[in-house]
Amino acid sequence: MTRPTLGRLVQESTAAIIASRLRKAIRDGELPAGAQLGEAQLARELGVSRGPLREGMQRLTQEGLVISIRNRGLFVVELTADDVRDVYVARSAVERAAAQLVLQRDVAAAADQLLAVVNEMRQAADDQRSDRVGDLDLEFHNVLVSLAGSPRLSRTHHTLLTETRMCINALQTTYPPPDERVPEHRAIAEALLLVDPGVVDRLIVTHMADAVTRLLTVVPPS
Amino acid sequence: MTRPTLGRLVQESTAAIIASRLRKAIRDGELPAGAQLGEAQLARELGVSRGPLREGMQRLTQEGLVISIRNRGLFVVELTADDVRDVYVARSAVERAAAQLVLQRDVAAAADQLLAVVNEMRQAADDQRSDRVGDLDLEFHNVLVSLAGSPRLSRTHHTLLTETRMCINALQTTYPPPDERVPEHRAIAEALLLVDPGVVDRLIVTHMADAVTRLLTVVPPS
DNA sequence: GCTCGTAGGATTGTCAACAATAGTGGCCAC
DNA sequence: GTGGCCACTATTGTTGACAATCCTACGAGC
Repeated sequence: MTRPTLGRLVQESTAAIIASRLRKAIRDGELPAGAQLGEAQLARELGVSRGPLREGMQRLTQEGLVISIRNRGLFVVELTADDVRDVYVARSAVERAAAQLVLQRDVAAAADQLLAVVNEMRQAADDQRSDRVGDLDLEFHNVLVSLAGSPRLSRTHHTLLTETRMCINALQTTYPPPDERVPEHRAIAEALLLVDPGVVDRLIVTHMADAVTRLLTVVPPS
Repeated sequence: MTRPTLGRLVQESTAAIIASRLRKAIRDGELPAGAQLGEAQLARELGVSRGPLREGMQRLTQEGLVISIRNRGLFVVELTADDVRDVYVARSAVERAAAQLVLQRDVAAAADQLLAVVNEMRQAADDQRSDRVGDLDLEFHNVLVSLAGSPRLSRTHHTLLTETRMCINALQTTYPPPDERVPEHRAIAEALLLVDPGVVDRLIVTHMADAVTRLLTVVPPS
């Protein structure tokens, strides 16, 4: 008998913890794109041996956040313009599907959670806290996909958000004005309440297309 | 200067090879669902040490094909009815997006490749080679997503096809008649030639829904 | 009879040493 | 001056051994 409230007590594997730490470091730009990751050094910094560290690295290479060249080393992936487009292609696929699933569930509760994020975003925008607006942007999409309740979509999406954040960091200098982004997200959240699949879908597609355009106007189109 | 024809010469990592081997073994049911994977034994069989083997395992756990319980061991994931549904939710997301991308590319060439697979499927069905029909079914969807040219969709899809195959293996006893499946795939391939996004999209959605229904009529609905 | 505590065995987690490989700089021949 | 050869160094790849943990079985105590 397992009570629903008491989740199973599992200690996640060391490799998972290491991967999680490094993922965060890559996401936040502490490990910049293209940087070589020396195993010995990273192992020292994390206080583990090279064995577990290499195991964690395998997870990141599987996700595509790190590329491994045999006998050369591990490097943080460098996202090209094509990669940026591809990230948003994949995000569109995942988030459109997630939104449709949300429409088949408790839409009202979902809209509540999303609007809460939007309101925080509004506040942050008013306070000129551009970086926090960015965090909440990602959080909005994270919540949206989580609400769909699909483990596989969530897992894929998690990696995609990490890559999205990498793009933003790389182009941090000029990022779009917050005042555009807040209403776009609010529109998506409110559209859910209409329970019209077509409207939600179109809004998401547009939202993604806009994001790519904004990101790539800075980068030379390859 | 790297010529397009001459791909970069890279030797893939040992962990990647091990993961690939095990993925195939899991896909084909040689390592049945729920089975514990003893590290020592597998390492012996593959002729490697436990280190590289564990690295390969991390990739599979990241993909969700294997679950790791600390100090207990690694187990091949057991797919529940909810998992089957989720696999097809994710496949729908990926393949619908892929199809839309294909429509923006060389549709004629794509349809050619897909129809070639369908014709082989027709032949196999006529020969009563049910297992080969199944292989070609997966091959069809693999080609479809490959043609989209999206690395991220392809990577996700690869895992999903492995899981699909696991489902089929688990329920191998009663699998749907080939004569239904061949025309369904042919319809999708031919719809591409119409260059009507709506038609293709609807066909894929239906195809996926049908597949789930077929798979779950055997399993007790949870 | 049931529970608790405890050895035994087996498996996983971690580590440090060894082997193999690629990059680097210098030297020599042409 | 250019190209080829060769040791040297640093890093990665692999291994076997050791430590920690869990499951099982068995016996003592209530």
